[in-house]
Amino acid sequence: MEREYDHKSIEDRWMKEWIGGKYWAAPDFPDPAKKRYMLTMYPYPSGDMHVGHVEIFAIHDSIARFVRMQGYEVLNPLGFDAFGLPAENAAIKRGIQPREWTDRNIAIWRASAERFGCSFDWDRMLSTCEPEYYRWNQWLFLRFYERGLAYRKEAAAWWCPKDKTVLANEQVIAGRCELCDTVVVKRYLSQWFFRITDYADRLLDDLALNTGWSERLKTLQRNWIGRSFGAEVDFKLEGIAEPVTVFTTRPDTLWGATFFVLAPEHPLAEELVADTDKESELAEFRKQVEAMTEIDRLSLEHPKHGMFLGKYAMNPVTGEKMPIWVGDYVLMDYGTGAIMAVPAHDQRDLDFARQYGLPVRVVISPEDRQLDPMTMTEAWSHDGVMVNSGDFNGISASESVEAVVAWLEANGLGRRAKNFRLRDWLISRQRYWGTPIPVIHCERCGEVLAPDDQLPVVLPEVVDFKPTGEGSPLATAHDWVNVDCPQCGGRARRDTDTMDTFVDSSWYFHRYLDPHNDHAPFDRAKSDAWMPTDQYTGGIEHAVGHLIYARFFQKVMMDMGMVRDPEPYPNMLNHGVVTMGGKKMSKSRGNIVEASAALDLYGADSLRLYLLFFGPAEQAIDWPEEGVTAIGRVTFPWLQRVWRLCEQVQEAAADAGDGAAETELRRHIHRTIKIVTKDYQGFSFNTAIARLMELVNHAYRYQAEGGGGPMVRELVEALLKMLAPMAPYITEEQWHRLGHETSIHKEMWPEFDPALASEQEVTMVIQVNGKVRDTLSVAPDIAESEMKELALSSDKVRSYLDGGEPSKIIIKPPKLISLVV
RNA sequence: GCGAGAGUGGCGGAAUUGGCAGACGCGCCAGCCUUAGGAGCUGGUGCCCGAAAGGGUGUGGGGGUUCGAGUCCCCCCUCUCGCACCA
Repeated sequence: MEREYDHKSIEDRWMKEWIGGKYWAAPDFPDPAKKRYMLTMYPYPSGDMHVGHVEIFAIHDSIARFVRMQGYEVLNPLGFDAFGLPAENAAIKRGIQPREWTDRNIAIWRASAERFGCSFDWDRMLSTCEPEYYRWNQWLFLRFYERGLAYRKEAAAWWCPKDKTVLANEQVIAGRCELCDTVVVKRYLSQWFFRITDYADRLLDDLALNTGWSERLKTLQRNWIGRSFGAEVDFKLEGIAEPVTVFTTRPDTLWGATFFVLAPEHPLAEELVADTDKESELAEFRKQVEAMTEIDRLSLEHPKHGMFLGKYAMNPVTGEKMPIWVGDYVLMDYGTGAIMAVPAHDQRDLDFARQYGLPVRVVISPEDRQLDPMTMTEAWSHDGVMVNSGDFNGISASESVEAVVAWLEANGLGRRAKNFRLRDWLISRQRYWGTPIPVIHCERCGEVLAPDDQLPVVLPEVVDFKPTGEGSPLATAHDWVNVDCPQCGGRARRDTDTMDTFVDSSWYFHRYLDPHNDHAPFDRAKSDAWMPTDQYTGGIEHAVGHLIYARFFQKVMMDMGMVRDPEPYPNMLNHGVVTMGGKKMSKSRGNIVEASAALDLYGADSLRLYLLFFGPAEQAIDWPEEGVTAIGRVTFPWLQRVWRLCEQVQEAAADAGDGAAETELRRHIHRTIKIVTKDYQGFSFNTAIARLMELVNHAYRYQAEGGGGPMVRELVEALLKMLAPMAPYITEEQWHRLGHETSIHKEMWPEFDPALASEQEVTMVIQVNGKVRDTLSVAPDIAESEMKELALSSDKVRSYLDGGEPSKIIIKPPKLISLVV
């Protein structure tokens, strides 16, 4: 019975069959040789799911289904990143509790993901706002604390005035809050940190283990970690007992250091001017610097400001006096907050020196000219010959770096050193909707850890959970805050900050492997059975946040013996974002296409194919601005063509015969299997679809030329299998309509016969002087001599030879022969 | 400034890695068909000259290597992303 393709009449039925039948359930202990852990970044269940959100599902699920059909045991879980500011802000706006908002959205998201045809194993679903999950955030925090990796310190931290909380470095983008785009300010607060800098070297060096990462992603992480090698040099400061250390990447320029600069907020600055007439001047200077926003300070045109402190340091190699300044171009939180200034060889130092009339001394001379320290305006930061540098004169600067460091070490003036841009991870937030930090502050004992057997420290219900800007909303839950000290039994208070939600996402991929464990975060054997992930898909925007944090957690857990592998995600696919009008889809901007509307109109298969056919998975998609109605035809038109082709062959017998036309079509099927398999392996869905379109075009042409049903049926069965990962519903429906009793998604991926897939005829191109002059159809195994004969006997070719003989003949069998005259 | 990536028809994008540039699709043009639909089918469609056959030209610009360059090398331009007063 023929009928028209209508997604509405088929999708719901198959969705229920797959989910009810637990088609995608994975075992705890797969065959190690056959396991494939396909992970996608778990979503943040904000209110609206738009086509940008489902694009990742289209890509990820197509990969997972393809791998499953290849006979692997696939684990494909999904959970929800449920804690965090956006949910809390949305709840405040609506006057409801964050939990209510979050639970509702999780239900909506799960339903949409199911409708979209995602093959997730829902038995492993997790939600990070459940005590059974965040309990283990707390447990891990305690273990980190015991290892010295969690600590509290008073420090300048980024503060978002709108969200009223501190943020990690990674959440500040160009001086603005990542979430609400408000300009952030610095605040001095006592905050919890994870000592990720202890792992900086391993995080950098182990990037080499992530062989399935793009160069782009690795570069982002390398830049963020920002390791530089150099030396620490000790300077004696007037009136300061201890030597002050600076970090430099250019110890070879030490002889040219003519002044010394401290960051404005450096404590030593205060000490140096204490009881002098500079004291109030420094206070005024600091006020001015603080008044500048971070945006002003980052601006390229920003002129340097400084102030002489009236004291001197001594250059340890020349013995000369160096005036000590504070300068706003020196950062407190990089290196030691103090620098030796070498104006002749560092542009920033030179700018500062020219502005304030400080001495310039050339110690590296370029090969081809003489630098004039009195007039130069461009610092010479390249290699050259050392001059004015005592025993090192005449040596190439780049070659002497090692020798200088050795000399400093031998004389007790300094040592080899390296420095990182990466800062420790600030994890405390002054907000409600997060994991409570399991620490108790006792008047007598100080910081006391919540005992393991008291976990989870359950997030209390707080009616008024709005952030105040003065500490955390949890402080208002008096019954919860006031506790007895676990150590001395005396009066104590719970820590009222909550954890950054990136703590939750740093280990969730292990929890999927043992989601209901109530005596540990997860069982080691279960983790070892599936880890490391075989494929991780997600956006590149997590390059320097989540993807560094999770690697850090993995390494700490490895050091604790909890996991086996040094890296959790050796293979990473960063899909492109979906934009509209060139801008990222967002509700506030009003440029979204809602997933539910698109699913209603197009159906899941069409939406999946539209998204996959747009272009390469890694590339951004710019959805047409007309929105959900942008695409003139609702159904992906080619799916109608596929449907009709299938309908025509339902009754056909399997015996296709082997006439010339049949053999030709069969060859095409096998060539297509070969290419499409490769396309899937390279996540090149757009070209895979193109190849399948060609196959369908061939089938129609074959029919138009009088070809019969049996051969088309053979083609259709292969076509449906190859299309099944990308368009699961229509292929399942037609598979059954062809008379099969079992699911197409449990079929094996089609194999190609190499003999059939190989070309029977190839086009031989004949070039004369590099230009194509004739083409001939020849056998793939044609001999060179025959190619030459054919080429020279071609009329077209001869007309270009002008009766002469080619002076040179290049033959690349079987495709090309090039004649030169 | 440092680092990474990209530049191909009106549009999205292909090109077994040095071998017929523009696959596949959108759009557009012409025709067919009809239970006039958000249809379907057939053909055409880089640009220039030509009625056509055919010829020329063509992958941001300029040079180079090569029988042959979208692909490799050098210089330049433009764009995107990341880091950025990081010592």
